[in-house]
Amino acid sequence: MSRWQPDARERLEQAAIELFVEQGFAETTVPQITARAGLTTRTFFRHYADKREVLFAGDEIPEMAARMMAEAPEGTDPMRQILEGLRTVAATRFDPRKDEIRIRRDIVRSDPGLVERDLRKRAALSEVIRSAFVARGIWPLRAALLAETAMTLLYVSFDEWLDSDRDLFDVIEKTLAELRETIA
Amino acid sequence: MSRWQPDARERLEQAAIELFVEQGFAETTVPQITARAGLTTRTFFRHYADKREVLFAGDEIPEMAARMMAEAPEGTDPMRQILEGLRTVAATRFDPRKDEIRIRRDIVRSDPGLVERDLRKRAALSEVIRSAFVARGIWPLRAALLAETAMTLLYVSFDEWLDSDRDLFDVIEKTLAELRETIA
DNA sequence: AGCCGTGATGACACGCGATGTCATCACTAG
DNA sequence: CTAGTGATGACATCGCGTGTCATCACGGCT
Repeated sequence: MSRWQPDARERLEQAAIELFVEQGFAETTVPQITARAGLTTRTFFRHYADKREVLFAGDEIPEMAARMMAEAPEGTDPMRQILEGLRTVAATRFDPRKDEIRIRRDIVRSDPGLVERDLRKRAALSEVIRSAFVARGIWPLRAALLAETAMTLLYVSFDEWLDSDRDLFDVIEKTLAELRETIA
Repeated sequence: MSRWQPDARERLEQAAIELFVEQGFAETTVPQITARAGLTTRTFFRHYADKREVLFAGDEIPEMAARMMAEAPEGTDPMRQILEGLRTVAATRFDPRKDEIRIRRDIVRSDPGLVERDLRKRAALSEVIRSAFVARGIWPLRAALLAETAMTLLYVSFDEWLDSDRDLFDVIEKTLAELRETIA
């Protein structure tokens, strides 16, 4: 038998989310989380850089985006490439986890520090997309606009998606149509 | 004569920026700032909610945006309204302060926590614009897209502006033209 | 079987950010 | 002259985050 129970990270994450839902993020201390997970405070910070990170650690979307950006056939139309990426991400990372994402969203919205962390996540994804376009030969200004547009489409649609029962990509397509009309 | 020297906030802000430039944001402690300003730590947190806020306190742009959004003649074309707002903000809040803004930008870029705070500022401005459009009768989805587009134009142009010697609004107009072409 | 390196964890100390609370004192109104 | 106001100082306290060293299971090697 092991000296320690396995799955330390999973236990920490589950204990943290439970406590955040029960009593709020700010009111939950790291010692409370680690006590419920059967670990010590020091161990928490070995797994997560700070208290917020326990809610953001599992995010593989940037890596996924980087891979898809690199693997797309050369010469693919950039806007089409973005839409295909959004379609894949929406179908694999968002639609199947709607309930879990709703819980997470409610926690994040309740605390300004978590909102900030969420915005940084969005900025990081934008940067992944932007630099990937630059690497594919797209001019920097256009690459930045493509990345920002992708984020606008994703996050504007995200809110509407969470409060509806539609598929995320359907909302995204509607949002894009509206965006084209708005800017013209 | 006063018991305390006047302009506590100004002294705190100046001392803070000096120290951030000299030795970095993370390496500067609040007691160091207050010592240079001739005050105590407790007083710092009476003026600023947290250590980062000393760099963000003077921002009147959201109030300015809210006022301009409310005062625009009814029925103004939304995109034109955004461009006029950007033109005014660029000419009054950005172009005359380019050197100061460069210093601030370098400090902010050097620390993840400051980047996050900057992203929240951007999100707050977007929300001001969005809700103002909703109040003017624009549909929520379109209002959100208008606000996000304004932020995209402003911040994508912002970086290019800081590294050039052009006027910000000139860059914004070029960015908008590129955006229209990119999305079409 | 015995030894040893590795890696995760516990235990402890500590600095800094941030807040609550009360005292102090200049200024002002009356 | 007095009472109220408002900004600041002084002090205590809590929680986050980090550095450091000891501990101990595991797996590989001899």
